[in-house]
Amino acid sequence: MAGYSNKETEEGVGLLSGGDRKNDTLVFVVPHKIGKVRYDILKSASEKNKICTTKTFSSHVTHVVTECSSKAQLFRLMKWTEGSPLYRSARYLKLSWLTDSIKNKSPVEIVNCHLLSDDELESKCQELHAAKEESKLVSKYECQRSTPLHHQNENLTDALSAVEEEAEILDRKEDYSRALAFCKAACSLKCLTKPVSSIQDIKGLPNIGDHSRDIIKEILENGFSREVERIKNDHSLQKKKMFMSIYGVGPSTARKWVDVLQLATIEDVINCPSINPRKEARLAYGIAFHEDLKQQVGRTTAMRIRDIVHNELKTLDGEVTVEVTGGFRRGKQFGHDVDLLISHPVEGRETGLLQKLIHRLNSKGLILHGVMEESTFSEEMLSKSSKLTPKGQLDHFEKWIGIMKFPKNLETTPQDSVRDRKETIKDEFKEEGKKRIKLDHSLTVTDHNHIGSGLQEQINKSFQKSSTSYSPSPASLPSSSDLSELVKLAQSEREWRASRVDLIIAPASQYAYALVGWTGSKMFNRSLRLYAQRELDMKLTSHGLFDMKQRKPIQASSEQEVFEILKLQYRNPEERNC
DNA sequence: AGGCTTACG
DNA sequence: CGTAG
DNA sequence: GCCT
Repeated sequence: MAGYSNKETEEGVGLLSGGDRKNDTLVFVVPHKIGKVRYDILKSASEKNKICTTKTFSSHVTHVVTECSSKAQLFRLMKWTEGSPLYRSARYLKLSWLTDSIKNKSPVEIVNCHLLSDDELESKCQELHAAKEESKLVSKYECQRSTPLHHQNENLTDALSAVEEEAEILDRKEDYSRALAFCKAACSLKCLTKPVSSIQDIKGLPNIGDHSRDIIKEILENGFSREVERIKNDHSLQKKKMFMSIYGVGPSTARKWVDVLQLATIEDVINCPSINPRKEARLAYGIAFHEDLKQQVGRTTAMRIRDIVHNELKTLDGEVTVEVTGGFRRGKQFGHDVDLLISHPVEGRETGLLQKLIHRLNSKGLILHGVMEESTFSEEMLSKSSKLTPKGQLDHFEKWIGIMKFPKNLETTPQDSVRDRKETIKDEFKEEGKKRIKLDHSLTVTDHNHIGSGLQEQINKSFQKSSTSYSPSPASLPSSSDLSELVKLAQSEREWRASRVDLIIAPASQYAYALVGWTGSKMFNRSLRLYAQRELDMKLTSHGLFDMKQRKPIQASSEQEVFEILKLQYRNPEERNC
């Protein structure tokens, strides 16, 4: 069989290119693997360019084009036998020869890429080889590859994400890891540059095993996966997912609300007597302001929020820097929160800035709720030869996670007058701010000012370090985080919109690591940290990198340097959307 | 058979 | 258990 | 669930 076509191929080329036989060209389009619609398109396109096609084979056929990958496969499908002289006169080509000829408006010269492979084994080997070559380009760790925000296989990654989300919500211990596995499988598809059209295309891809492959295979063949459809139709699961979109609600709470308390809507939660999130104010704010918080924040709004924060910081220190990180830095146009990384070029000058900033924003009436987080950073501190970081320092707050208030028209306000807009914000919120300051001093809560009491709590949280310390207004706290009071506030007429904001502060020495960490994505970070641990025996955090062998931290002054130290090719933020 | 990022509230 | 990337 |  191997010797069957080589000689003949050369004669055929000579015949076609030598004589003026263009009009004698008759192309047999093998119908197998080609839908009727597609065949009709090919036929009419061919006719326009005076290329004759046929659906039936005859001795007049000069070219046979097919989607089959090998001659052996074609002959088997057509139930031809190799020896018959009838079939030896024609050329056996891939469909690409016909489409190229249509583009060319005339039969094109036959080149290697048009040739049909001689035997099945060889063609299978080629496909395998090609698949392996591509899968070699897909590295084991997500941080070793470029993962764009938008990619070619969203239908498949959406399906895998659905299975991942289900695993996340199930309460068996192993499901957390199953969720991770499906997430990684999706990530492997996100970095492919072409849509997966055959199961061969995913051969050898890392992190795609039997289960993920079966889901992909089913979608390729049928357009949908039974497992994914089942998940989509699982109403209980959908309710849990909806509850998990509430700030402060995770899988465990969502399960309790749906499976035990039989709740279905936010209203159910608000009216449920057994839910009294007095203890955790965050949850009360999450429930009450869910309508605001579930609304996505636009990129321009994010930038304006940065400007507002930067403006406040400038009054404290002119050299301070503020950068939008998170998804926006990775190129996203919308996000569920705004992450701002604050720093100062001079090491040490950033200390205390975060509390001062919160205080200022608070007095401007821009803060609805928030919690300060400390940075202990003990492990690296201990091994940091103890001279740069005296342990007695009480002032090492690292981040503030909270909800801020901004004018509703922040998104649509024209770009030109930044100063005017800021003044407008100040004016709009000055009055409330005064009320709040008054509250701070009077230690009394007035009934009409619910915001004030919420802020009172915020101030308490921000400035008291001991949880058992004296609370200036004991009566205000329980009522202020009372859910129904917050719901009233959320449903009242108001000029502002609640938005989730994270404020992170990093000293210059940690800035590069903080920037990498807070740019994400989450998966990119997990991948980076796993890679550092497994491949380099190093521990990576948002504060730094620690060499476990040499027992010492490694400094870096830029993201590029972090990647260099980790022996990784640099990735732009836009390539970190794992 | 065991690991799966890491740390704070 | 929930939050952050 | 996927990898070592």
